[in-house]
Amino acid sequence: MKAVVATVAVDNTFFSFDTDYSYIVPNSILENAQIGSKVSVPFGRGDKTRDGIIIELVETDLEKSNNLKKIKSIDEKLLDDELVKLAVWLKERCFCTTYDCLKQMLPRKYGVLKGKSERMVRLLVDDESELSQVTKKQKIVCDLLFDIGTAGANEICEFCSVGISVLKNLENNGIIEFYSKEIYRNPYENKEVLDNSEILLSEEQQKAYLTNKNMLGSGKSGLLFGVTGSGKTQIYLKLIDDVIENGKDVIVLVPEIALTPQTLSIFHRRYGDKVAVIHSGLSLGERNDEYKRIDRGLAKIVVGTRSAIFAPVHNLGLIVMDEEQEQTYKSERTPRYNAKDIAKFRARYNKAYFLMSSATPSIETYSNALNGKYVLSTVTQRYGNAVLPNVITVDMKNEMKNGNKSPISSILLQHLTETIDNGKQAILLINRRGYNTFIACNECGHVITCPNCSISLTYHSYNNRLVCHYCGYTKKLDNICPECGSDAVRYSGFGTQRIEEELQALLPDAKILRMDADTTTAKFSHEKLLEQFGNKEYNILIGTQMVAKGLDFEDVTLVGVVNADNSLYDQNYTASERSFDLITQVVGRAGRRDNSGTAIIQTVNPQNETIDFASHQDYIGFYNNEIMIRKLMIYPPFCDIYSATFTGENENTVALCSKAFFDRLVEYNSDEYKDIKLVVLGPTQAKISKINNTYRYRLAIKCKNSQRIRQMITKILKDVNKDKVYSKVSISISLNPPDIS
DNA sequence: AGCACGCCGACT
DNA sequence: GTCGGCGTGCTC
Repeated sequence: MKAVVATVAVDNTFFSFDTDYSYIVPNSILENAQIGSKVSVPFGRGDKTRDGIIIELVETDLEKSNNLKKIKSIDEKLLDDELVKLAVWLKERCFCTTYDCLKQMLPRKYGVLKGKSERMVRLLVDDESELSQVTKKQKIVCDLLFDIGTAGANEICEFCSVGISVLKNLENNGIIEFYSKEIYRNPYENKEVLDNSEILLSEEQQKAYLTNKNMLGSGKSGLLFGVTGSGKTQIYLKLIDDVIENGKDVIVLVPEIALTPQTLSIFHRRYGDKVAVIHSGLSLGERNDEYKRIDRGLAKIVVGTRSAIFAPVHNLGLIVMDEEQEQTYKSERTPRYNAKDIAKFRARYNKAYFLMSSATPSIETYSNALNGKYVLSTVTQRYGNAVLPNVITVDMKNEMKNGNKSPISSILLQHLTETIDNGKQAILLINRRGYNTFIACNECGHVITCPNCSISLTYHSYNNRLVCHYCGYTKKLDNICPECGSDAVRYSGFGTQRIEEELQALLPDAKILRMDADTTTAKFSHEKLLEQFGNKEYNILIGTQMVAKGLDFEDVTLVGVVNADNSLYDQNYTASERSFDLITQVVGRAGRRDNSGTAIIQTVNPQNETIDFASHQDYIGFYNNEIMIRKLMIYPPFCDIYSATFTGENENTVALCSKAFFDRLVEYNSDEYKDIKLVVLGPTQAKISKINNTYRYRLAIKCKNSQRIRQMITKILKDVNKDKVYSKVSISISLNPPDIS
């Protein structure tokens, strides 16, 4: 007699005991049992019912299977075979359970959304007089809301030092209401007018287009490298047209949905309701709807952030990854996957084509393109009449010598004045939010840090409080040093708020819009602020990284980097790459159309090679320089780095755990896994050694990534997991993380 | 991680 | 004699 046995990935297992669990498929449900079907199975001693997904089906002899348990019940098939295979493949690389991986792909109630969408609060009353019988704490909350309109529930609690119950009482009394944040809405939903215009390509674009068109159906990967404004989008739109015409589906990945409203609108105008948008800010219902439309083949083009790479398209033809160098394509939570690797898997599996696009590719990607692993296509000319901006590097040390203590150099001020006088607009990039970024005692030198994190607090003038940007801790400002009691507390470092204030004093008539994490979560949404800037309601936009990427405003002719040095001093192997990217991008914002623009880069280190290459928009120069350094220092792409992060509330246990991991590593590497070549760095305290009262230790392994080294790491993890002493320490492993020094 | 099983001390 | 403390080991 024969029996059908299913391998099931079971929910809620732990990494240390997640193996293939086999169950007998009873005859009654045999015809519904498929790979990807959701099942209920008995699990553990008590045979408690758990969810699972069938990942394999085999026929065996009845005798061989008589010690197995039976599947209790079966639900519909939730996943294509492709995605099930992908989950199994991913599990082997991410040091997590198979079900953790499958969860990424399930849209329904099992979805990825776990309290991720921000709960927002708004007032239901118009006037303060309507607040007769509120308590003291409720009043504080209402005052804030009258001031700023809306805010996140958590933000309010932090700001006002109240508990969530205060908000709930206000809700019960009909004074406020909760709603979920609308991060995105389709502005073309009800418009049928589509943009069907033929895309006209320049000779150079056409060449790049044809190179990539030849790769459709190859299962391979390519890089489209083109300077800012060279029209990379038109090239891949044309490719998408071809793929859609062939009846295949497309996934377009963007780094962050809120930062790409313009890209999104292009897709909506061109493809109408054939577009589905997926990102982590969708509500459960919205996400469900989009998944259904994709599953039923109504949506042929999926545009979205990292998680959209798991979209359940059935007939994948093309994956486009815009701004491939962005770190947002790497997940920082379990499973720690890189969307790029998933894209390669899906392209290979479906004989689709994976195209990465960038003006400043990551060193690794460009290196792969040069050595033939990726197909390289290049566009060097800016589209239309656009010209590269004139770049001026300002030595801030000279400014200081000349008596200018302001963070705005005289040259920048002069250009700002001219820009406004000419009716044009300017964008200024500042890397830090807040007012002052550094508060120290002049008497004893004590730096005021967060009690929960090893991070210095930032002063925010808005609420007159010191804020920790890591855990959200806030503290009322008092000018007394907590260490020595002196009142000689000194504030230094320029954040966005401070720059805004300085600038307003220098240019009293200018209308300045500040955009950073503080202004975009509360007052108005990101999109709205950008819309206002686009409508020329403001002269100057100042902000953090979020102003640097992807924006395209016709009248912006001046761009300034207020402090180009901040990110350059970060001792980490990707720091130059990221600085180059940021500066190049922001410089590219000036003069995208026929206005010739100016970019001003302020630095205390004008000789810095990265700034120099970026100011000339010289990617190749930068690449040649950087790849040499990587080779010399043995960093990716010349090796892989596995990093293990140990976290827990007891510092000593965390340290011991990292040591235990290290000892096992050395032991295995000198015995069973002798053949693996590796160099271990650490373990040491992580650079930010404490966040939110959790201590962090780190260990890095320079190696060549292989199945064998993953097996060794798996074994070590299981060993350390078994030791109950370390039960409160969690270990996470990631491959080539960007924050390794 | 749960959860059952079991081996030992305290108790109506 | 039985109840329940938590230490130990397994999860198809």
